[in-house]
Amino acid sequence: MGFDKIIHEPARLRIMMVLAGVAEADFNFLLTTLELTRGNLSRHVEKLEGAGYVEIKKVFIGKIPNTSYRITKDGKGALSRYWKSIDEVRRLGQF
Amino acid sequence: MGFDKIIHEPARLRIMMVLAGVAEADFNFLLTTLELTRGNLSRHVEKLEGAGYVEIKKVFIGKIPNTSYRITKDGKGALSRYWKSIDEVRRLGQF
DNA sequence: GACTTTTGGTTTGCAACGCAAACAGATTTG
DNA sequence: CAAATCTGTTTGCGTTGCAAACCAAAAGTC
Repeated sequence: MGFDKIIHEPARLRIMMVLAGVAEADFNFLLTTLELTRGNLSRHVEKLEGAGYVEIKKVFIGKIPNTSYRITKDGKGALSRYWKSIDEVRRLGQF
Repeated sequence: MGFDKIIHEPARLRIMMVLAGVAEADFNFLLTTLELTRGNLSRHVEKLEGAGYVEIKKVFIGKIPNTSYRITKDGKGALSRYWKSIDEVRRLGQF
């Protein structure tokens, strides 16, 4: 009935879609491709981690901290279920 | 970028999809087909009216009050734009 | 070597929101 | 005439998304 609230939020849906198509993406890549603010990206990605949909990996590249993300198996499953539920609602009408 | 927040809420999206496929629907019809609580249906439909997406018509059928709804032209436009924006995000996946 | 700026993020504050429960007003039933 | 039903609306509250503030380290700049 309801959609997965974690994924349904537009910013997070877009994060998930990008992560689904890529082995791994770092903070700045997501920041520039999705045009979010740093604060929002941080919080959304944290929420996705809390749900077990993405993994966060922090390393140093030289002296610079670098945070990168990858989608988990759970995340992929949830994302595909999400699209299924969207399709169901869409079939309610003729659009 | 973001979706139309009025429509993006699942309950409202489903209300819109039902109304899009029907000349007009009353409160109880929506209540039973969508399985919402009365309170939630009332509030969501009020919000859709506030956005100009739905018209509300109140009449008496005999002695019983009856509230019915129909989607407006604006509402249809917004709904179809909504699905377009969903499709755009979906295409982020299979490049 | 002391500033300012930039980089890479996290935390905080707040207004808006969705949800369930309470409420209201009229009607029917026992 | 009290209780239950019907048709909705309003209220209260916990959650959330967003922007702005913050922080720490690195890199320029003078």
